[in-house]
Amino acid sequence: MARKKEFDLTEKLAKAKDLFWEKGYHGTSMQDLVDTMQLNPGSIYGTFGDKHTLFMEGLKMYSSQTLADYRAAAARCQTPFNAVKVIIQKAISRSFIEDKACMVVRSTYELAGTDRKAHNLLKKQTVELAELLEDLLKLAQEKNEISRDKDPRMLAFFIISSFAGFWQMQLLFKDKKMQQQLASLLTDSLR
Amino acid sequence: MARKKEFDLTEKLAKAKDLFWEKGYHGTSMQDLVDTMQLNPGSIYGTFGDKHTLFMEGLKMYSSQTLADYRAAAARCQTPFNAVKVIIQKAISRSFIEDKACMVVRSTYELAGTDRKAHNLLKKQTVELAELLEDLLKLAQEKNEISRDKDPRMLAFFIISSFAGFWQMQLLFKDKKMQQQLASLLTDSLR
DNA sequence: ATTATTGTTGAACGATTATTCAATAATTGT
DNA sequence: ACAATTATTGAATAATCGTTCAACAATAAT
Repeated sequence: MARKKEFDLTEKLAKAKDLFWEKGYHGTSMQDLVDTMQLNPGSIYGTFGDKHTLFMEGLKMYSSQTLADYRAAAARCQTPFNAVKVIIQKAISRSFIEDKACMVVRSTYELAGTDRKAHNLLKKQTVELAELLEDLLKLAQEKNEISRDKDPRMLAFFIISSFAGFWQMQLLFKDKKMQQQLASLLTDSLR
Repeated sequence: MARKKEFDLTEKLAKAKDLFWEKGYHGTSMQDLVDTMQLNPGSIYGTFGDKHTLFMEGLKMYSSQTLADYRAAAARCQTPFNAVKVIIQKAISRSFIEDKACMVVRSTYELAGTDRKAHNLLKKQTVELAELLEDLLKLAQEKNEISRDKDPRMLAFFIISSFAGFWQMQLLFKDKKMQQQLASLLTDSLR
């Protein structure tokens, strides 16, 4: 016995996510959100809670979508090392398609030092991606695609930490050739 | 025929720089600056201009100090490749001493996409560090410390882009052992 | 049809934002 | 000593911040 919501909750959250992604947490105002979500303040607060809660939900949506994307790309590959290389390519191509750096890294640099809740979520998401890569690298070692004398867990973190640099270079130079050369330096270093 | 400034301009700018470094551009308010610089709004505007100008000056100070630091560390080294390794170590140790990620990368992620002036400065600073590393890597190749079949310019950018990842990991995990392992993966990949 | 419940609206809230400015103080050449 | 110039002070500005809320609208069980 109540009124129905007039909007698609997921669609509105996606809009908020994209805005936070583009402008950062401190860089987006409630008014910005009202404008781009096309929802009144009351509806936003009634549905998603305050700005910080909304941001966290947006970040969760981004993270799970991104991870699912990487997983899907990996699943289409013949060999585990190929899957790793495809994920690296995806990390680079994403930033050209969207013309934005990864929201997880962006938020880490903005909030990890001061926002405990954000810190925890960002850590969790980063570890999850690391585990995906670690599993693939382990398989690649078992199949002798890459050398066995490097710790796959550490290689996974090395790849992820390279991503942060690729996106930084993307923000500064937008140079496709450079990105490809950096990627090939990275993949070579995994062998 | 005029009144003297009652404060040390450089010292106050350093305080502003540290605050921006810690909280980011959007995360620090003019009131924050008034508090930590211990200067009235009028004095800040009269001396440094508006918030954005002050930020840019702070970023310049940070960049030149950092670069000078790297140069000095490199100068104390016996061989060019040793200098590269020392710079990598310095990049890591700095983040433990200061418990903050590099202000250049932080600002790149926060502002490079939206702030043209900041973008230009950040690009310039990044290129300057790349050139320092490139010179050292060229020398290292000439002295046969490292292989000659990799482009030293691209290796330089690969190192810098690795830094962004190291600092991201630092923000999330603060794990000295991990940082050392990542650093050794990086140095190995340069050979 | 009534009632209870929830959603929507948009104005209004107090707090904070970056910035300005009139009043006052200190300096230096004359 | 005086005049000219610049610095300091801190209150005041208008705009924007995140958030709340009272009025109204829609739904569904009774």
